Amino acid sequence: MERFVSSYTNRIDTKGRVSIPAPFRAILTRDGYEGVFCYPSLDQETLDAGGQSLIAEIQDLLEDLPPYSDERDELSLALFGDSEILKIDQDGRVILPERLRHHAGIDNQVCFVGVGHKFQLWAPEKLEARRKAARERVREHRNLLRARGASAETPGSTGS
Amino acid sequence: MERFVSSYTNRIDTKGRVSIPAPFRAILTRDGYEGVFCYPSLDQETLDAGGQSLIAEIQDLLEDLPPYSDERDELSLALFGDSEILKIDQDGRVILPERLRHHAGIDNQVCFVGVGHKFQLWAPEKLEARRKAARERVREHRNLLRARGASAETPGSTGS
DNA sequence: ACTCTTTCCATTGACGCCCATGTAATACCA
DNA sequence: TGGTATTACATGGGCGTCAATGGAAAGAGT
Repeated sequence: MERFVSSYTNRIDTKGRVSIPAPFRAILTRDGYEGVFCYPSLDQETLDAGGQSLIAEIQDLLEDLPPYSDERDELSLALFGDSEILKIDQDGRVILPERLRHHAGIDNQVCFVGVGHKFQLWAPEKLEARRKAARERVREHRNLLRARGASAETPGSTGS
Repeated sequence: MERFVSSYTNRIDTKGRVSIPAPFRAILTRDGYEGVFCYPSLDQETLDAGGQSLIAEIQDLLEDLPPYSDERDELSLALFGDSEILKIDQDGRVILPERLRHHAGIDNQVCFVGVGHKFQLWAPEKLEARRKAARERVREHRNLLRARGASAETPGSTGS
């Protein structure tokens, strides 16, 4: 499947509408659906979003859990219960419900960030902090990988 | 896969366009993709860039991590969220977004430096400083290398 | 009838696409 | 071997198209 990459910051207008970045939109429609599946991230102040394949992915995840278990019930409630399917109007925009905006602290600007199989919707300020932390962590992580002798290195950087 | 070698300095025009050096471009298209995958280097003031195989490499790295872990989310954000897929126009040029240029301190000139499986985009001044530092280090390690019987003698010939 | 929501239209600015020029490298020919 | 023609590449500019955004009109629900 195609990947969501890069990030785009768009404005929310007075009616609560916001344009989905064209490249993301293209992937979504190619994914066979004209809506956006969107839910509050479980552990961050952001919204996770994607298309049909993201729904399928979550479905699979849930099906790996023992049926009728508390674990499964809780997770499916958390993921599907709080999720929305936002429909995309003919200009490529969606309306973010208040509940979702609130979870992510989104006010009048949204930053769409691709993370591969899905993308996230961030309040610009919150994203900045998260980005910084993430880069730190990657750096640490890379040293680990290198120590393990992974070939997936990024050389050229003697890494300090 | 073919290797990116040597370095080329090109100019950024008023529209923010810059030509990808023809030899690099040739490798990219042979790599089966008509775009350039580009992201801020994690520990230097430069941009890392490559083709399809570089994306695949990063994808593999991510897939080694436990799915749905915070760790993986962070990595995806840092790697995919900060990346861009630059389209190459029919004259072999790309547009460098402000965000990327800023990270590397690139103004109106870019130096493309091949580093094997990928290449880097440098602001000429920063590169000069970096090269100097690199030469120092090579000199330090030279004896070590020689002792190990490495054939990687005569470096410092990436020059100009 | 009024409000809220959805659909449609208009503007503006960025980007993609095309062509023109200058220059350096190479090939070709005398 | 020297000189010329040809090609490939970097670079600059013009123009049409598309995306983001704001506002107006049309429909649904109360």
